[in-house]
Amino acid sequence: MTDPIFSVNITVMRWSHSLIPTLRENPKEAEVLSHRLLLRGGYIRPLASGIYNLLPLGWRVITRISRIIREEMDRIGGQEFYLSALSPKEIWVKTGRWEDYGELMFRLKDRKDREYALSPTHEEIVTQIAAKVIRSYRQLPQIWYQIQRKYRDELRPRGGMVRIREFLMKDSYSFDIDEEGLDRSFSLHREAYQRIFDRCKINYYLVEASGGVMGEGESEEFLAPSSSGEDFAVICNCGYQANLEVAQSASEPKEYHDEPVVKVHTPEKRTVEEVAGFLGVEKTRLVKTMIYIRNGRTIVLLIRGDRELNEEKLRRRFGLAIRPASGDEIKKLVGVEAGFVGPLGLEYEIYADLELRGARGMITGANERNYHIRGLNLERDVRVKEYLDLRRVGPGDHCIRCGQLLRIEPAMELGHIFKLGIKYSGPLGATVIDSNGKERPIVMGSYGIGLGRIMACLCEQTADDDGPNWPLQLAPYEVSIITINTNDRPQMETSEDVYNLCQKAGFATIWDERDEGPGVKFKDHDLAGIPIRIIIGPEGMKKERIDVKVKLLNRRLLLRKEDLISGLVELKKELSG
RNA sequence: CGGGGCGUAGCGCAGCGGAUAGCGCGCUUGGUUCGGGACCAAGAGGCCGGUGGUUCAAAUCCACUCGCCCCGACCA
Repeated sequence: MTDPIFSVNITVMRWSHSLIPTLRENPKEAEVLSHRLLLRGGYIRPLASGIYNLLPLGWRVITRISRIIREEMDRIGGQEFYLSALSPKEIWVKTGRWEDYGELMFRLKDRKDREYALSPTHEEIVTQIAAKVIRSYRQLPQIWYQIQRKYRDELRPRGGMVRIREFLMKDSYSFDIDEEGLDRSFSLHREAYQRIFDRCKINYYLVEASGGVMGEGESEEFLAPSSSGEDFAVICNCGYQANLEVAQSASEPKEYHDEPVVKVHTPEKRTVEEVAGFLGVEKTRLVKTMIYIRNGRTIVLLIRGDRELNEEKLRRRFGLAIRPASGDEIKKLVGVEAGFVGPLGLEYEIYADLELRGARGMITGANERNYHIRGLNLERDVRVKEYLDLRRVGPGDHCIRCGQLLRIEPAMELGHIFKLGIKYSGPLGATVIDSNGKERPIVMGSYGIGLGRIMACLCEQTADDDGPNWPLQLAPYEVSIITINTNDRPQMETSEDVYNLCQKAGFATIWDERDEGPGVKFKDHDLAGIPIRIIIGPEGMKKERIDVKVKLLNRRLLLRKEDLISGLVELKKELSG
């Protein structure tokens, strides 16, 4: 490095030659905070709906997240794979997911008209590998992982990086000989994930969850509190934490006087709201009757008027195939339009929500147009096959364990760990010979983390008015140097000195030597969220000190040049703690 | 898929009772500045998303279409 002003030394990370296309104004398509900030800071750029390119700054953040994930996966014995994204139809047909995934799956054909999927996940693929290469229980357990792109043709991509169609995911798969082994692999992953999210300095809840299309086994989710998330975490002080999809709350039964059944005229009153209003009773006095169909069988569900049905719970109990009956089907099955349906006299299987056990003096549809009935006594009048937990937890509900008031918080799903059992190994023939010489299917688990969501979530959780404040471990650069006046030779020389010092000491450093006003540079550095900022300007020059600012610690240091590195090392320690 | 909104310069927007397309920021050049999005001067930059129609004349009116964003998508 000769002339500090005119030298072009490519080993110096200069802002002027970095691609950090910041935006002064908010792009109008971005409403969600993280979306706005990531766009404005030059981390990401959209290519199509739900498809983003990661620019250098974004990729650097993702790289740092991956590094942590790799370290923690390796620590529990994980082995990293690189798997193909394109996969043939056949393996998906074998597990039934060619159907189950439906429109969510990207499909394509090759020139010979053979069908393929752009893999939305990789259970089938790793299981197929396991089927071919694993023979004996002696080779188990195994933990395989990958950090790669997954493809899902989402109903509606939204919120910037929140729900996208091509996304980066760390997925791992465990293979064990039995359930105990799976339990072990599962808790290893739980611990690894806790370490990962802790190291990312992200706030999260570990909650009970539902497997959805992945499988019906036990599963837990890592939800980060976030206003732009699509989930809700149900939280109790006692430690009960669950995704709203599966959360339960204490029943709060209402007692009404038992009375004989009488028909009442309720002209054009269909909804709970209307009926309760018309009859001048609380909504809790009504019983909603819902007709569902599962593989051609009719199922009747009863739930109290003020409650809502939780369909996720239905699917868990009755399988993915259950669906609500259409308006026409209801008319055909019950003989009356929805709105006047009631359980009385229905010859179908009837299930009722737990809260309705023993309910008396209730009001429900009369199965006759414009009529409801009063005085319904569930035990006396209806043959309920089983009382089940069917309702969705709502505001004001109390903990099923301890009775305290539950909190319901919007949250974003960052990670999900599942026990799959033999759902995939069975159909794909992934078996091993056990110690008794018997062939048995491998017991599997699967564990995902969305890297883009970690970035988005962290961006939101740490952001102030000016931009994100990445934790040191994940920031695109650890140190940035701003030269206030680039036409001032001493400032430039000092800056270059300082840059070299930082670089030699191993700090990921970027030097902003653009001939711009100071405000522009400060704003851009705010958007880049670099934790340690060194400012070389007239103030510091006069005092012969290096000005170091750390927003995260709310601290400003004025260091002698010879003390700079030890000072930075100190800060780094503090920021990493 | 239903509903709503939006496509005009790189970004944010105006123009939409038809005629020559405009503003701010950014960009280029020169100069002055330099501790929180500076100032002066001179410039460059547009198939007004696409197609078709109405008209002497269309960014503007009509039809279709494509793209993007938001809300919803069974809760009786």
